[in-house]
Amino acid sequence: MNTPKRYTITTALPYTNGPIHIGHLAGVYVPADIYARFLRLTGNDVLFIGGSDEHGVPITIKAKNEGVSPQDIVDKYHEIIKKSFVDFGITYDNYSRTSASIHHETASEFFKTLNEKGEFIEETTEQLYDAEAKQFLADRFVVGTCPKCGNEESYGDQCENCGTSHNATDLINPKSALTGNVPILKETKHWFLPLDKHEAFLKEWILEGHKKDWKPNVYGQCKSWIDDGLRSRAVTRDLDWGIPVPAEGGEGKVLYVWFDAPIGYISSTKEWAAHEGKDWELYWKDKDTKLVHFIGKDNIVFHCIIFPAMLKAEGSYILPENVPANEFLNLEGNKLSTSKNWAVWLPEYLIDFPGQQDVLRYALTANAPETKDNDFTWKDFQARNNNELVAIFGNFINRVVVLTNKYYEGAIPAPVDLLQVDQETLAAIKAYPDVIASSIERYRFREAGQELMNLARLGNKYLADAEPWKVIKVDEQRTKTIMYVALQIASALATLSEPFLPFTSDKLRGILAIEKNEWNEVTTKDVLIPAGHKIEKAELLFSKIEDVTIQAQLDKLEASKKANEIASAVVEPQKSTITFDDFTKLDMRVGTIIEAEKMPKAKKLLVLKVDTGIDVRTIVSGIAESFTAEEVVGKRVTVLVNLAPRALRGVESEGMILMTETPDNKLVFVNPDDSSVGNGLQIS
RNA sequence: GGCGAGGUAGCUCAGUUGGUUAGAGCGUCGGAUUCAUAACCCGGAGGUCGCGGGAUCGUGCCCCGCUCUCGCUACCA
Repeated sequence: MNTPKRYTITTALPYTNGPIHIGHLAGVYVPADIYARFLRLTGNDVLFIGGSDEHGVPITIKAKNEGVSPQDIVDKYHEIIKKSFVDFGITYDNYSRTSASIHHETASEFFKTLNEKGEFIEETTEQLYDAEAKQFLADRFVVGTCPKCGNEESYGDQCENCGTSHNATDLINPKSALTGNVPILKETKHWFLPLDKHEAFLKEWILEGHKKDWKPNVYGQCKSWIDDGLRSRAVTRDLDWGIPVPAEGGEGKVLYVWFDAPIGYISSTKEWAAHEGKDWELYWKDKDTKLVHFIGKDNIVFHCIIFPAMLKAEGSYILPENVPANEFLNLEGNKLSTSKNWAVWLPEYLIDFPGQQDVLRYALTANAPETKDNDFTWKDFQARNNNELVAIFGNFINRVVVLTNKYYEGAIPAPVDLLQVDQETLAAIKAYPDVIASSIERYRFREAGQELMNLARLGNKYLADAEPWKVIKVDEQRTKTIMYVALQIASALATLSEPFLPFTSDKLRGILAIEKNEWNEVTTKDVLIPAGHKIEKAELLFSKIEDVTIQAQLDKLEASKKANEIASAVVEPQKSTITFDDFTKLDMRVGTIIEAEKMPKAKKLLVLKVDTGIDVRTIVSGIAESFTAEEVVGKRVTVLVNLAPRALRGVESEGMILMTETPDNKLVFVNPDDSSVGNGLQIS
């Protein structure tokens, strides 16, 4: 594309089952916002779109657990998330939600269009249905007799005993695992999007068309999927929370979340257009519009393969020009985890660091996971603030403003005679907009942020070399020129920092008492802040963050770590009572592992030869991630010997080794520690 | 196991189509300075570019093997 007439920028829709944390911000929202702000400053027509993803099974489960409706859950988190975006200066033109009626209509229409065009494959199959639970049963929710070996406890998709896979409907005497009822056969129709049909197009579009401009991680993922062969994906589900399937036979079915969610970008655009009196189609259907999706790496396949295939199938839409997916951010060496509360939540950050949104934005940009997973540490956060924002940026501004007030009572002095160094410095300022723009346009926000900081460095160096505080004593005229030049740098910073540090940019413009400039005016205008203009008193842009503050955050994390240990140390409640007869059915013996080897082509499985005292038998065990084959040989173990054999990857496993698992996921053998206990002795 | 991405200075990362002494920021050490939030400015030290082969006149960059980290995927009665 040459010069786009307008931009449509989307950000991954956050899932409304919790607040958002620094990982979301670093990976998606801050880079997208920098991009959007930059484009606006360069005079582009930009539409920056987001919204909450409110459908899907996890929300219904959470609702059930909390005894509220799914709508209650999504209402709660939608508001929290939306507020976080506002608080952190993410400048959406519209932030919508997938439970909005406009979205239901849009997604419905989209589905209908594809359906009418024959872009789906409909498949009606008879599936097992639990009349009491009023739902179709997924494979794992059906047990019955294996048609092949007669095992009575086979699952719907696979028999544990003989290892063959089959369909749930093949089972003899099927039972619902939910209610124990005999399920009935009921016809159910589902719609599939045949991705294989779009394979040729995807190959050409991505593998040939975007080899150069897409990030390696994104391109590689796509190539992997395409080379692997694309298959049909179901776009409907037998569920009741979501968008009803608008087609004959669609009763009791909804659109699968990944189908409806990306359409949310379009719905959000429509909502905005209606509100603003604009034409939404220009932003999605005009070939001069540049569409960019900001996402995390977990979303690559949806935004690069599936959604484009949907748009292409529909026929009237443009395709994304780029999908700059980021990798993941870790926190203090560990993965971010909502369930383990290992995160820095945005609402909490603002309580602990009020008014310091820019510090987090900056730290996350400087350490963004652009090419690989990165680690966020509070120490790094402190260093970014104290050594860069305070020491370089804030300090430069403070020096200039303080001196201007001191020497000239806040009035910008007129330059007298521009020496070579002054001219060079003014010329250097003019180069920055292009340099930073070039980084941003290539989605290298980390680099862009560093370039911005270099402009502040230029300012500090200029002052250090020119030494106005010395010159003032001997040459007042020269001092005026120096301060004039320094003030031009400060003004340039006010404009160029806006995408990265919007709150600071505002504050700085307040101090300098100047209006917003356009990005390119830093290059085109010779005077950014004119002589005679009066500025305000000095005010610190950033403040130092002390060690105690950082320690408090580390303590907070340590506390959630402890809380996790306690939570995982909570003993599971006792299971329902069994009879002595039940117990005596279990035949457990002391045994010794005498041989062990790794199961080929499996990551977790070891094939063990165990002396049970009765015999030497083969047991396949999923312990390969905790133990090597070598270290396990000779281990005393407890074996459940009369467990029905089961084939694992083609190897018959005759029994089970008793294990327990520590909170940090390490497996431990349950075994008698008295060496006089011989193999074959019974556990009773 | 399959696939993808990464492994470059103490830390976080750049290194364009292979071409002279591998770069930046932070940290560290030393110097200079005092307008400024003990900040700024200058200089130094610090790297067998994950490991082992190979192709090349020449490779951090190309090919093969191995290894570690992350993700997707299969397998943990």
